[in-house]
Amino acid sequence: MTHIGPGRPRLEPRRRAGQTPRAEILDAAAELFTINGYSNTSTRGIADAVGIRQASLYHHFSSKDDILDLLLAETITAPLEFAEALAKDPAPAAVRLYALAWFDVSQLRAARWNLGALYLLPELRGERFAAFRERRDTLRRHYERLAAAASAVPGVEQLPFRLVESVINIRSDEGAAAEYADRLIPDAILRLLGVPEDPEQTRSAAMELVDLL
Amino acid sequence: MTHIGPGRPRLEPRRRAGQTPRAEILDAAAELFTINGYSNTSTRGIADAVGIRQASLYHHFSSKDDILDLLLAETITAPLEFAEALAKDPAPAAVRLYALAWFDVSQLRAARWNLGALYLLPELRGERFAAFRERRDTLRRHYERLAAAASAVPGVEQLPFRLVESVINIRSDEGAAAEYADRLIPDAILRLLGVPEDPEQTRSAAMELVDLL
DNA sequence: ATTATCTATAGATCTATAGATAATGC
DNA sequence: ATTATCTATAGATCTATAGATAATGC
Repeated sequence: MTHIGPGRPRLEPRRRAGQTPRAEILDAAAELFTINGYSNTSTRGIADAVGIRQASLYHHFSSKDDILDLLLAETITAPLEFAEALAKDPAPAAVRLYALAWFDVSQLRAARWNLGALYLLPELRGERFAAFRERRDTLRRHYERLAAAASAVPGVEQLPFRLVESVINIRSDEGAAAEYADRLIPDAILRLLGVPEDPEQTRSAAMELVDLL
Repeated sequence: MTHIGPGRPRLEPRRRAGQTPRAEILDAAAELFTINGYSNTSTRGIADAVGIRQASLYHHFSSKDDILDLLLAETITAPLEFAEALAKDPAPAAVRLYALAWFDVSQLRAARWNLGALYLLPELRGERFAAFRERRDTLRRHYERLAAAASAVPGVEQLPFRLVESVINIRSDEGAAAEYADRLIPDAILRLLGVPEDPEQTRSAAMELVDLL
């Protein structure tokens, strides 16, 4: 099962998900970062999980930071684009919020690795990750704007985003989050905000939006 | 401002909260662990923040793990004891859940350092911290039992605990959590569970319980 | 004698760079 | 010629231990 292509052959066979060495490295790093943490994962550990030598990583990435940054960017791009499309949609705020929560929860729940667990990493406070933090803040503000528009209850607009993120903690604590979370959490958001409309109607309108965008 | 007592004098003056060297070390470690993370905080960093030499830490703690374990134990003891007292109380489940959430949120919000941010540390997965994980799981089950008893909505019993924990993320992201979270989050839990009683009554009954226990 | 500190250091990492090597591609 | 790997290693950590030192307490 040796790979065909340019470059000196590896000493070990390929064993990782991913078509390219770059994708293999990202997959191994995602697994190790989410299980052991960023600081606790050495570049040697990543290389061992891929089946290459530690120094070979640096042909594909210029630093360990770079690997983390790419993984984080992958997780935030889709929900952020979805939120931006929703912002321009004429549907009621409660419907758009339901759609955003559904989209985000299902991604956080079903993603191959629980990369959301990296969001609280202290390493992200540095200047190096300012761009990522900015994008995540933007997503958070999308939630807050929709929640404030959908709710008559003052002050609760921060909580829908936090309920969505709780999928990360559930996966961390229990190893996985059940599929029914996709519906449970958006439903919970509607009740928490005190949205008076029939939840069944809001849900079906939101699912139409998800299919559309 | 030199300290009086046995032992060779320090080269640096005392500068930390805490009456004993042990308390000073715990305070410095709590600050650094919550800001930089556990792996990213070196024993040298802790010692520098206290104003002693790195090796002097080992007179008070036998390893870096020990320091973390003590800090974690401090955060979980009070809510766990409170939950155990509540478990024996005859008040309605919604009232007891409100009281537990209020107690826990106000501690998480107002504690000197945001030690809750350490709960997701990958280091805690090891055998070394099994006792801590066990105690936190017990607290989580207290929430789930009360929530299941208070709610007619199937499946939501996991969410009150997660909403309470969101105070940790709010503090991490925004630097602080507003005092009104103490009431906002327990109120949100009642709505989320679909508790039909008047929230004002549940709240005042819960606050009486808090004063009592 | 006991205590809390200090200095010095062993041994185990870890990241990143330098330069060699073994494939394919032109 | 280009690419992807390899070997070797510099330089910077980091945790924990050994043993000396300078106070107080008896």
